[in-house]
Amino acid sequence: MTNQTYHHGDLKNALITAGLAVLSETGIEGLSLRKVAQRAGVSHTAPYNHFADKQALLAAISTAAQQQMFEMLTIAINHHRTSPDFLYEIAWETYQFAQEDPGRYRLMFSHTVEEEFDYPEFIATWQKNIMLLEEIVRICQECGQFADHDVKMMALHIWSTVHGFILLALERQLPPAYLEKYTIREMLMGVIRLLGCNELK
Amino acid sequence: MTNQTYHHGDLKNALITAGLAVLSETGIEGLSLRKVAQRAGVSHTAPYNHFADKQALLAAISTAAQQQMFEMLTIAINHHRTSPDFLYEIAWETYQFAQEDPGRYRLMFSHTVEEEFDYPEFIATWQKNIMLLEEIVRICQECGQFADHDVKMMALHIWSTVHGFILLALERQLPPAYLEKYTIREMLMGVIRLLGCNELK
DNA sequence: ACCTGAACACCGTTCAAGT
DNA sequence: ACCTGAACACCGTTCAAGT
Repeated sequence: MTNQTYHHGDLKNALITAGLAVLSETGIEGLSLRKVAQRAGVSHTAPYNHFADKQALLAAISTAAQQQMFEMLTIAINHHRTSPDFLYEIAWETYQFAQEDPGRYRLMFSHTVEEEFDYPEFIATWQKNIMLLEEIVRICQECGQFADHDVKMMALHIWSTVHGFILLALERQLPPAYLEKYTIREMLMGVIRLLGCNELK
Repeated sequence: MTNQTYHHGDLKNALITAGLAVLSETGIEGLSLRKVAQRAGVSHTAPYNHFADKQALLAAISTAAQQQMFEMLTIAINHHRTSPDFLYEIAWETYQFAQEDPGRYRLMFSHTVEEEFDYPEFIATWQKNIMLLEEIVRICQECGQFADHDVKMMALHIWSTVHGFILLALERQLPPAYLEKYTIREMLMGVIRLLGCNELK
């Protein structure tokens, strides 16, 4: 009885799913609590039974997005593990992940979730992705790349570069003169190639 | 007469100044048209005489922010031109610029200004900063750094890395384990040092 | 030409009320 | 325990009206 009258009994997850859909369609600015509630078929105050406020809902949506990124990266790492262009392939897959849903990528990294340490699942998923990032560095090192560098510092460097480039592309900060000269793919490839370029060339 | 009754006769610039103040105090989320108008001492509909909509006001505020960055970079370049740590010093000054007013930095690069090409002054100021970025690369090359690389590609690489790192720091994406091991300054220094590391070491 | 105030559709949040 | 609807303070935008 409870499960039928109370909207499939799992409104919390239904709201997260609805949130991801709204985020994808309208972007981060259009992601309102009321729209998410409507999409899930409940009144605009119903979410307050499962989330303390909009921040908490955003944290849950962001956690789901982080989980999707974790799955994408896990598959990409296994798929390209033995490739000579391993790092480039990972970066390209990450760019595509961001490109196919810019709002999702922005939410994950935009500090839209303030007080993130109040949300343990968010932190847990986030740390899983940091682990993956460090594993990426170690795989590079096993192939002789960046061999003599600190893993954390190298992870920070790679992550800064790839994340920075993706955001510049996403936020349309790449000048027309650059876009005429190179494709996005060439730019990302060039930027990656310049990473620790003594080892690569 | 007109100048006295009509609020110092330059409401447009007064709104931009007020906007920068509100942005600095409340961040990008708290930057509302009505708050800016109130801060400038006019009704909440007065801005519509000078800006088509909120987007146009944001574009003007963002242009002013870009101009501030241009001035900061111009001074920094002249000041550190002959330093052996030229690139690092520029990056550090840019980090400080972002840190002292995170909302301002976010607005400039957050694509909050959609349809940016509708705002010629915005584009003009933006391109001045791109020119400065390429000049930074050329100064490095004159000292023998990155000598055999394409200027645009090198500019893209440096900009991606510095911008990416600044955003990770600003949006609190740096894991606690990293913050315990290194200071922000050490991280930025390490990340810069890894740029084209064959030339630097 | 420039500014105001009422009005409208949206938003997040609270609270009393319902099952 | 979970959901609704009215209410409130905010928001961007439009428009008739004032100078």
